[in-house]
Amino acid sequence: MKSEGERNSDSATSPAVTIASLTDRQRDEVRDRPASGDALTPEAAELYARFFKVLSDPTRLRLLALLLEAPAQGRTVSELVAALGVPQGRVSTHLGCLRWCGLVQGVREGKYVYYRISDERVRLLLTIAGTLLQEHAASIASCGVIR
Amino acid sequence: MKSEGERNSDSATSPAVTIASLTDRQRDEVRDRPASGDALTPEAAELYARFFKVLSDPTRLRLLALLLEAPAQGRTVSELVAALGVPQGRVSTHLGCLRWCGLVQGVREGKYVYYRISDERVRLLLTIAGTLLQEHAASIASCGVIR
DNA sequence: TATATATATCCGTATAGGCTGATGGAAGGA
DNA sequence: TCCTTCCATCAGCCTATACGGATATATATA
Repeated sequence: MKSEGERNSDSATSPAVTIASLTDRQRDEVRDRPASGDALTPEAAELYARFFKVLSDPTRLRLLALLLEAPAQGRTVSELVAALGVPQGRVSTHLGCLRWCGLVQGVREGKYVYYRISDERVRLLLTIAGTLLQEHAASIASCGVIR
Repeated sequence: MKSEGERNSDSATSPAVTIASLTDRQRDEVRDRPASGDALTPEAAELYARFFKVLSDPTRLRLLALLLEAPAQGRTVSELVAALGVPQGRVSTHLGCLRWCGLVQGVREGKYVYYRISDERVRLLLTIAGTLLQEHAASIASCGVIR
């Protein structure tokens, strides 16, 4: 599936922000929702909500950002712990969440586990969110519904 | 401000799912993050988290989905209440959140308020999330970290 | 003005989910 | 084998936030 990944070993320099990471089939499937009445069933909405919940924690986002600029090999938990400066257990828990949900993958190498981004669409999502964010940063920072 | 909006008057028919909705300037700004060490400052991560929190509620997502396939004029609160079948106060609260955060806009027309999507990047985000979701739906549905 | 309808906001409750700290298990070195 | 290092998981606490229901505000109409 991925088929990319070496295109962009240093994420910060070569953008690679394109919709091309989606296949035509994937796009079609997403658009094959009931076109009127109920755009999203309650169940589908629940699933989408859970997906975005995974992305709505600062620690997980910092982990993703670190992994997005990590070498192709990935980063070990201890490297990530050192980079973030938060307790190790917390990092492991969040990495577990990201891995379970398919956003990162981790491979054991001796006594280390190397984590890396498993899908370039993560970068795309964060980039688009970033552009939206910039134009509404103050509002989002002060939204009373989500304290 | 937006300067877009008539580009895609009937949202449901013309997909317009392209990264083209981002200007070069917007892309550059997003990429101008520290390239190593700390990819995302804790403050930036907090902001990103808040943004995704807005997207991580089923009711708000159903509202967005309805508005994404609404006529250019938008939909009134009462129409949305009828479509969702949830209490009116709840719909108003969530619409207020989405409006405050810049994802939708609402204009009063007599005694009605018409809401519509204010930025096509919302569609893009949901589409990409949808493609990722499909491949990990079962995992995401059963992730223990986010119950 | 009085009333009806549309929308917004407030309040108390319940719970999802993040955090700390401790513990458990795996892998390598002495 | 013992010890150390690395990673995962558990338990209890605490806060953010979604919800239901009631109420307040705005607009139109009689």
